[in-house]
Amino acid sequence: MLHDVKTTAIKVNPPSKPATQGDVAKAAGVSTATVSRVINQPDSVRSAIRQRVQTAIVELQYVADAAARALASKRSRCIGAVIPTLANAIFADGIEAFETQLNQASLSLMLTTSGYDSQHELTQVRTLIERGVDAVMLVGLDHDPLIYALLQQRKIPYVLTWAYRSDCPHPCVGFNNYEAAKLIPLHLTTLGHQQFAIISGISTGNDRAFDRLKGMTDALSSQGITLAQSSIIECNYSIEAGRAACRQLLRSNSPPTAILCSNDVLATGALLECQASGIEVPGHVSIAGFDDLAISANLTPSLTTMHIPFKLMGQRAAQYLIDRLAGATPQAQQQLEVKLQLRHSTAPPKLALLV
Amino acid sequence: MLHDVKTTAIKVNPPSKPATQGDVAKAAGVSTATVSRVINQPDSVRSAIRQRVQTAIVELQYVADAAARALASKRSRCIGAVIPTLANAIFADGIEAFETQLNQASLSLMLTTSGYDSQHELTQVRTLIERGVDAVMLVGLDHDPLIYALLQQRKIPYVLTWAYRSDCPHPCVGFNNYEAAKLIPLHLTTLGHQQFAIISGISTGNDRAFDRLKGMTDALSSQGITLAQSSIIECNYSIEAGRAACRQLLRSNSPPTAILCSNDVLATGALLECQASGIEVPGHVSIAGFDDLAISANLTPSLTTMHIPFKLMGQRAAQYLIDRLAGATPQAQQQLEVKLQLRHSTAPPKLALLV
DNA sequence: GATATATTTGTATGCGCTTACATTTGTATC
DNA sequence: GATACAAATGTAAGCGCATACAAATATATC
Repeated sequence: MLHDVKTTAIKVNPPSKPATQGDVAKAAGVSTATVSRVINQPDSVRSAIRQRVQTAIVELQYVADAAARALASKRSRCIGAVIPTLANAIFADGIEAFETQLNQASLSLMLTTSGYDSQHELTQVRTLIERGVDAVMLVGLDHDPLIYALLQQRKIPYVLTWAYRSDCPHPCVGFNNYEAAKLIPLHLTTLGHQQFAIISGISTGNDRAFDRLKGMTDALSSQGITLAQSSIIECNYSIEAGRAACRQLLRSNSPPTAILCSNDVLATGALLECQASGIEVPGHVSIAGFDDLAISANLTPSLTTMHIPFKLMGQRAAQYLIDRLAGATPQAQQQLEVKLQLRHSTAPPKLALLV
Repeated sequence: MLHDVKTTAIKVNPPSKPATQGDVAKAAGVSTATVSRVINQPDSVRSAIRQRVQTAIVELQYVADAAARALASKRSRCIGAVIPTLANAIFADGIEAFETQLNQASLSLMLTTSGYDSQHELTQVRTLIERGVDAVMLVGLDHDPLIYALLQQRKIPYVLTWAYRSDCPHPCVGFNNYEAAKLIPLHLTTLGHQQFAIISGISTGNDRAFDRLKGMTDALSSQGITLAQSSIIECNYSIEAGRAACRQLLRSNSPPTAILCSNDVLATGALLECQASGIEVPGHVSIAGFDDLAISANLTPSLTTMHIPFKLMGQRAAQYLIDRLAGATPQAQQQLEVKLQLRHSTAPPKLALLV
């Protein structure tokens, strides 16, 4: 029996209300349950009927109502993410890969920023939970305990990124900022440097910045090098701040022969400051960065820095959540490999200068 | 009458099911309608009862279910955005401002990327519509007609950004890429340049890139300058591509004295290429960019470029949608002011070279 | 203080979908 | 071609909330 043409014709073409599952069911001569199955578990419907339903879907331009789906199925198919800022390219790149990966699993990304403020981060997580996200991605290891409480209480899978510690009690995909940071001073002491300075991000409330800074100072300590308070500058992540910090360091009584930057934005700033003021790099001072941004290899001199696989990190983090939502139990702590990129901004110190 | 302690106590503290509106209603001794009002129109509830309900909400840690809200109210409180990529800082900055503005109106951002692919963009818009977003933000003026059809058919407000034309039939917040681009050649011809080259983004399917390129060539034409095919290079937006293009241009038989880049990423690449190969800027060749990225002012020489107020653009675009959703009819076409930033990468050509 | 009116609150329906369960239909076996 | 069983389909009950409408209560007017 064909469906009643008269009644359906009324609501088909005109831009009236969007078609519902019921409309499709009627048009295809089946029940709404079958329409639902065609959409969610097509294999469970015989192909003859499936075809019929699919035709009706196309003809009626049926689009499932996400809210109703979410309400009935308890799954929103949305993943929330809170990152500090999009202004830093490392987050932009990672989050783009994250989103792309989610897309392939038919999940959407709900993105928010915290501005490096842990209380604002808490607010954002609350918002995401209210929005009903199925899972959450956070940046870094340290978060307000309330965040973990909320997430666990509601059984919302989550993953931490941009950092990794083997003893991390939470799922995390990243690398060990502390260990990675230790490699950089090592490289420079090997080159013969003794006079160091560090330009770091604000370490308070930022475990990545903190770990990188500590890694650097610890590695120097192990070489018997202790930095004066004035040789460590913490500033926000901007080229201008990096420039200003570099300027200040080079003006000191005992200027460093090597400046370690905890981030390539700062390192770029430092390098550009040297360029602008005619200070040779690495002749006069060596500069090292961290992150390996797109620009780093293209500066003159090219920047020695720590390469981090941000895209891979985004992908892996997404995949972790996808697997969790699929009921699997993927590895909770995933460490990614980093690699020190030796380029031309670091070289042995000019001995002449030390005389 | 107090609520029945026995029955409610069971479901309060233990991490059982999250509390529903009904639980709150019971705990506060009111109906669910009143609870709903306390949340959505608090002023319509007398303060005594409102207090009681609010207390219950806190005690039960009640969080409204977004799906149910959306289903019942026909509003998801989510705004969708499709941008080409986050890899380009101009989008990252703009979208961050967009998100921040949405936040202030209790709206969330659902972010997707198109990779400069108009068909993928269509797919993403479809996805956003399926997700039930209340409004959509797109980048640029040219889109698959189907996108507009879908949006209009479902009466979903939308706004185009990063571009503006007075005769644009769609709501847009941006600037006139064509007119802005014309100003740059003008600046350089005024300086005395005659030999030009252009490094452009891929103009096919990208109205911003197209308009900028056309603006530049038209402005040159009006000065009686026509560029050879080989003096216009289209490439993707990366520093490497900018470098490669610059290298190619400078190797030609009649190298340009001025290179116009339709984007600061390309200009940065061009500038870095010159630095790397010892070509003086602006002594040997002038370079101009477009966008005024954070790095542009910090390069040596600092980059002459077109400043675009991306954050303002993101804010305005968000506000437009917020107003639309509030039932207002904000100005549909909003033009933002751009400003040519004269810096040190452009200067009169060395006459010696022309002899 | 009675009446008319404005304001607050409750009742009850349905938003559009998924899914447990009941029913029907198809397939295999003898 | 019965019978037993598996697979496909239908039935119907919510999911948790917002809201039209009805009912109750407060406020104003005289």
